[in-house]
Amino acid sequence: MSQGLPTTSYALLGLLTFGDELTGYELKQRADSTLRFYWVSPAMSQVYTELARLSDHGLVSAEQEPGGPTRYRITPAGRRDLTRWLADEPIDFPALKHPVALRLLLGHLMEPAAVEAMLEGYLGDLDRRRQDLQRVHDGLEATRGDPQDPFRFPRLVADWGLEYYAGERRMVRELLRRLRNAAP
Amino acid sequence: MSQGLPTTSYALLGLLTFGDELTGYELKQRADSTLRFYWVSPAMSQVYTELARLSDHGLVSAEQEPGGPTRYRITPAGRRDLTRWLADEPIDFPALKHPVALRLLLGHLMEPAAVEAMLEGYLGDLDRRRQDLQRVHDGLEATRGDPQDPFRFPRLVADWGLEYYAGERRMVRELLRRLRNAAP
DNA sequence: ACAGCCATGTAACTCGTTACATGATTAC
DNA sequence: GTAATCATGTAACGAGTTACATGGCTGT
Repeated sequence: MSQGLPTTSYALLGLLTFGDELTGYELKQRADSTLRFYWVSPAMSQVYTELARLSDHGLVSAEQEPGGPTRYRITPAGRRDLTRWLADEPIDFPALKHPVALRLLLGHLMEPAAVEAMLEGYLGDLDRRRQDLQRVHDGLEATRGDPQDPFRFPRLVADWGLEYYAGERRMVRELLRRLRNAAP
Repeated sequence: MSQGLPTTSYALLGLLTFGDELTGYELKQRADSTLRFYWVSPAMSQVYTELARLSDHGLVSAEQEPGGPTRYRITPAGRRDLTRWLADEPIDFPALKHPVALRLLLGHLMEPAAVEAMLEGYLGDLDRRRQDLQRVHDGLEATRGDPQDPFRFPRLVADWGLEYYAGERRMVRELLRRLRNAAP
């Protein structure tokens, strides 16, 4: 980050590079269907705050159509800043906050059955999450093979996420197996 | 969280349940070798802040040995609160902040060579991270097979993390393959 | 008529970070 | 002697959240 806007700002700005102009509300929806899986889902209130800031910096333009909502579009300056950010900014290692792993670390303070129940609950959550992402992924399939395919990279990232969920599922099952083998 | 301390507080408290008493400094080291991989590495200053808060709540006791540093130990109340937290508190789905995936999502704004370089850089970072965790894991091997093995769960979590890094590595290699197949 | 979605924002607050400050002890 | 590690804290700030407030429009 160092000299500039927070990452979430650039992330939201990036969501405006897919050829359309969005309202704050729509931008939040797009964040919920993409950013959510690899970054964060900013709160509605933060989306508006960020849009105001991006607008102050001239990175997006706000077009108020009379009688309608305000639509935001990335400006040439915004595009310039974003590509510069992508090219120059150092990239942090991914940060994971994993409440299940954290609790498993403290498994000696839990009933064995509670540990198993927790992991099984997590399997269910994972499956729901995976389905959400699968739907997003399917929605990106439309443009596949297109010469100017705008969703090529989002689709790659979605594949990555799906693979991550699959791996997580395999490993949690393996952990359950190990716990059951050792318990009795 | 709802009614109580933030998760990081309980996480640090949890690190005091492995049978020893630690200084703030040592607690930070333990966090760096465990929490870092699944949760966060709180800053030194935050470790002291949390210890003060835990102490205020009577969840740890501070023992000041004259001429030496202050050592913190979990109290019975702390153990009670922590096990209650583990049993009752709802468990959030893991939150991932993945700067590499975020940038790949915006791959259409980068040079193809820059995208590949980014992923290769990430492979290197992953490998260094994996080695760090491997060393931590090896340090936990000592007590394997022990009847009262205190590190059984930390070892399971470390295995989980190592598997995650391995999966991530596989998938990034696959992404590089796909990018190269499509580029020319 | 009422629910649910679309649309926008402010205010208070929490978590956690960096910067700053200090000083003792240990290793080379 | 001087660098690294051990040890402890305060202060300022930033990022992001929840709670609150408001109001139109749409479907049943």
